[in-house]
Amino acid sequence: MLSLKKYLTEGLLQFTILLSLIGVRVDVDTYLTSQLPPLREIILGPSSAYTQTQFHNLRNTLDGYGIHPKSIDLDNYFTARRLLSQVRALDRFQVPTTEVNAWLVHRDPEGSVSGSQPSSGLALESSSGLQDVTGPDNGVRESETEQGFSEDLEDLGAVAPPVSGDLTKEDIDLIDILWRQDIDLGAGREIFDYSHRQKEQDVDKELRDGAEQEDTWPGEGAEALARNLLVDGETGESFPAQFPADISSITEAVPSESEPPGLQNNLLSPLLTGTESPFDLEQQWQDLMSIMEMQAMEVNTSTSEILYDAPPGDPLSTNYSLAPNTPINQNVSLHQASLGGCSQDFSLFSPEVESLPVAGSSTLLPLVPSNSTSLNSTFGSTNLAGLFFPPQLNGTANDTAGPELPDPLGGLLDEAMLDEISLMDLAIEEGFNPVQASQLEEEFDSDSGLSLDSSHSPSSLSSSEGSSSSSSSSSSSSSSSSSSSASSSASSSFSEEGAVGYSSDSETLDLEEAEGAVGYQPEYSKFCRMSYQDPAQLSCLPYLEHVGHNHTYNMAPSALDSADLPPPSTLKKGSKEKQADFLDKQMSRDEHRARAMKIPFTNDKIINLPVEEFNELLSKYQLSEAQLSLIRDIRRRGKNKMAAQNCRKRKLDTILNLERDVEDLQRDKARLLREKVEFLRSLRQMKQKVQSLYQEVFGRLRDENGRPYSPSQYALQYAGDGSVLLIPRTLADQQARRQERKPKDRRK
DNA sequence: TGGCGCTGTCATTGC
DNA sequence: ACGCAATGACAGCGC
Repeated sequence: MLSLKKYLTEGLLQFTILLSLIGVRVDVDTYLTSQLPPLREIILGPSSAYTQTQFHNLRNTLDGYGIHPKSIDLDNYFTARRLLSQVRALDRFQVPTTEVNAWLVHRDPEGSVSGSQPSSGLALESSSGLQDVTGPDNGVRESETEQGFSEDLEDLGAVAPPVSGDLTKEDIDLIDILWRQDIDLGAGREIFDYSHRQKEQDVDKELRDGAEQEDTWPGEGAEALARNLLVDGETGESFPAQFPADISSITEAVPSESEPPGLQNNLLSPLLTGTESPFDLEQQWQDLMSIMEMQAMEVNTSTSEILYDAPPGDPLSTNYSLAPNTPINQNVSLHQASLGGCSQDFSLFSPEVESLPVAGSSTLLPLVPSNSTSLNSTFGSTNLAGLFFPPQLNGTANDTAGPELPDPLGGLLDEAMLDEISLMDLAIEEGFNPVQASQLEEEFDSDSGLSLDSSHSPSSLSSSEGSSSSSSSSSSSSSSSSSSSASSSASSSFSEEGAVGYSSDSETLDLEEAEGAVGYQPEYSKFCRMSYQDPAQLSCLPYLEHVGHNHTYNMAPSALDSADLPPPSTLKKGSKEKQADFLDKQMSRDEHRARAMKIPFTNDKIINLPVEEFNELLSKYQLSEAQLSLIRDIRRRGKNKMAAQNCRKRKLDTILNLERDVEDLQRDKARLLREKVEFLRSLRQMKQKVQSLYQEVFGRLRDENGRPYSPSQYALQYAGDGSVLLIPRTLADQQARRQERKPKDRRK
């Protein structure tokens, strides 16, 4: 599998680079995200939100039972990853989105961009997060969020002071990406850290020697704390203590993701000065055009059965100002309706005309040369018979038309207008209230999307979380606002996590292990951690920030006696002993039971080891029946605890996804309504123009005596072959009725 | 003091 | 048969 991954990665990269060099755009992400999930998983590793982290493998690695194969050939892997990132950058460069920022940041050798663009990290995230509105495609969304997340870290890395003299920033970024993927494969960052591995070996050795359990609690993070350093749970890097503050300040400076995407784009992307990307505008215009075409088709099949003409002061015209130039309008043209042959071929009053069937109407008064395709091209090639029928046929007065001249588009528009307006009314009745209407009007100007009360929208990873706390792929719900509280608590959580629950004795401060902790981290543990396996999947919910529980029932009675907990600030400054005491106080009940029963291995191993190794471990020790029973209970409870956390997280994700779907649907609804309004506006303009043209043409017609035709007696008719005929109203009336029946018969 | 939310735990079910 | 994930239900706890 691994060799296949490497092979595919390198081969695909080389091929992709070649294609890129010759100008072929290769969308790697497309293959990595949606089209070929297996390939994507081969390259990127499983990233499903619900993918169970294989702690078995993790344990295998950490316990020295095996070494993750990826640690063997890191250079080649880094090279491959670098190439992949470059290819991605090439791909992104063609897209005028905020991702260009990331490309610039990534390319900047000096890393000086970050200071002036503190929001670029979230800009990346938002650029991918915009996909959230596209539908419930969790797979794509997940991967994109993941991608944005990783790039977020890249930017943060650009901000961060150099932490390693050997590795370049790019390598560090690659390590980040690699490690995040390895999390899914069951490996921790520790495998890349020689010192940590050394520590692991030491710890393991101590365990086998029957060392004191206290020795197993302090971890790398504790030492880092002692050095007044903070360890990034993601990267394993140590930062000066003030660094997280910078991060938090950055994240606080970044607008919340709950804000409308357009606004965020404005704020975050200096390249996108418009309120909406050109693609969106074009997309909306295409939508409108398609709707227009569909409506035109419907109109063509309909007849002049209803001659509704909206009064001048109708809500549509008053609420929504007409667009000055509607392309639809510009296409409407009767200029080629030449009158040249009109006077020559007039045989209007011949009896043949009266008796001619409608189908033969093309022989009547061909006003337009047959090669004229203006009307055909405008309205399609369908018959518009009845288009020029006077409104009197239906007994409806035309307010906008002259007293004599008919409404040429009455029959064309009325049905559609009624339909659309009724839809509008329905929409309004269904909750499209005036407030929304005003929003809709604003969108006509800004087109920045409806603000759908996203204040309660699902939250997501904050950038600070990504830089310091979270450990693996982001969840599908990580799409909106960031939580500032998480950033504030991220630093302190290092010293606290891992102290309780089923944390390993050897990776006390390892965040992964700490995820299983039950804890005392009001912010992180309650809001940012839901799953033992994948804490980053849990959204930090800003609207849950008022919840700050402190479940001290996990503490042993002795710990409960000293109820006053040291604040995190004191923890940072505290000595190892104090931390040990504090960690000791936070042990779960099972931890205390295990200690009381002198279980010779950690609860973490009890819970997370695979069955075979678990049984093997049990067989290594001479354990009493009570001890065995307790161990099995601990294992059962621990697994169930994780399962419960996953279950609850899944529930929450489902709810959040549903919420997001509702918002998307509301957005779509608003967009459709907007398009309908635009469509009606265009229809109205088109109607007015055709009507004026009709009046102009009809007014210029003269009979043999040079007198104008009476609109009450004659009407213009647009024949199927493109010609315009002048026919008597009686004939037009019959024809209209005949046309009226046809669609009804079809419906039957 | 009751309600509420979070969390751990148990029992059960299905794979 | 066994292990385990998933889940409903319940209790404990803090707010």
